[in-house]
Amino acid sequence: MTDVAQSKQDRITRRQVDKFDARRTELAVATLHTLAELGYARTSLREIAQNSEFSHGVLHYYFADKRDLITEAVRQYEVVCVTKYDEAVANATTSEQLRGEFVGTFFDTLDQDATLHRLWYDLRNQSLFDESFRADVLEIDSHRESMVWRVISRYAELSGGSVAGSPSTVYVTLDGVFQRALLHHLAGDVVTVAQLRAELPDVIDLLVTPQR
Amino acid sequence: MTDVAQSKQDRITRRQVDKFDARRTELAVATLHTLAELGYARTSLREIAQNSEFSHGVLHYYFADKRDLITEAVRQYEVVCVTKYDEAVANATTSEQLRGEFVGTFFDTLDQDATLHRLWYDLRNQSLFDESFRADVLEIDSHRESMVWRVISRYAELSGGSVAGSPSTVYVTLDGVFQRALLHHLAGDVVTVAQLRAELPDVIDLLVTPQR
DNA sequence: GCCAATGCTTGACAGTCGTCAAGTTTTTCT
DNA sequence: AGAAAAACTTGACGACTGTCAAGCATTGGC
Repeated sequence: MTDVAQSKQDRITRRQVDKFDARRTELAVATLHTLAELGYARTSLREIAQNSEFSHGVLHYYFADKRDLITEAVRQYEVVCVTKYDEAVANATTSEQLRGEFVGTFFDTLDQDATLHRLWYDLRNQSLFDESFRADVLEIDSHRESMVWRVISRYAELSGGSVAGSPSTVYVTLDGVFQRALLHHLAGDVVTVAQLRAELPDVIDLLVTPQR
Repeated sequence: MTDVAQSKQDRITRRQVDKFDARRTELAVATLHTLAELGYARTSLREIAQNSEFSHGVLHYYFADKRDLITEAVRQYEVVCVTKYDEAVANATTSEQLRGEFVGTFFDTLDQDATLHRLWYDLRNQSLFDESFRADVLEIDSHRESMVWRVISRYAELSGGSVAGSPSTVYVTLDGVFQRALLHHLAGDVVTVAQLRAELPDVIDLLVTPQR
């Protein structure tokens, strides 16, 4: 085969692969929404297919099995979710501003992406039982940790203080607040959510000691 | 019916009720262990029955349906799990001792009751999707919060300081550490677990400011 | 020792699940 | 245009689910 023919073949193959991947992603997104709505325990392939424009059989054309499909959906979650606060970090010029924007974004996404977040926690927990999710979950979790660390270390920098705990401690604390807020938000308990919002600035300041 | 006969009838009824409740509890405990092993998503009634000495049909003799059974199992978890640290609080005479015993108990139960704890988190998450678990979950969560608060406020008392955050903040922080430790423990990552253990005293001190 | 009530087992039901093979439609290339 | 390949649908399979009715076993009061 000539080089020209080879490169043409490559282009064809490439296009096929791209198309294949595009549809895979499309179906993974449909899966993500179904999982967010029903939770892992009650999500079936037929239900996923109904949330897409295809029939249930197509899922086995693009994915080896259910695990493959859900794993791909989890990876899609990461794309959606892991850069939420970067804009706030980039824009902020004072520590108060950054803290305020962080709290705002925090409770915005709590409200708007509640079902997506509950899915994340569902899958993270699923990884406590099912080993095959663990690698992806740990990776996403570490990305979330980095995201939080970027915000808090920048906050410390702007306020002239230093962070009082390790990245791990900072992350689990703020993630714990988020988890709790999510639970009460979904339970319709607006009072508790408002309390958590009011307390969040204090929590942040707890994690950052003034001066050095 | 005479009073005597009435009271006799009562005794009989009482005994029947006690027996009924005893078996209900027994089956709820078997359910708890099955759930801890398999997780909510993969636990079936037949599997539960196999972990008891009875057949699967008996579950509908003692419980209205699967939800009723699992709800009862969740309540059993509370009985098992919510007084873990009270002994440490009662015995401690110095803040260092209390902190040390807390850390010890924390990682002991992480190791020994890992499957039970992952079940708790599984069910708490399930309540994000299934409303019927919410009331029980919120109740247990508040009991856990109180348990943690008893330890930390006593620690502040012994050390002559004061707690830096609300009960809610203190709880979500330590629960966050526990969740993370559980994930890495089940993933077999002893290094990370050891790091979390080494950091835990600092996290506690972060939550309690010295002097008043 | 008999009878009734309770406790428990067995087997079947209607439904859902993941999977896959066979067939149909659509796209792509020559 | 026609053939080949890719994309997608349909229907079926065996396995598994929660539920429950019918029947067997065991207990307790007389």
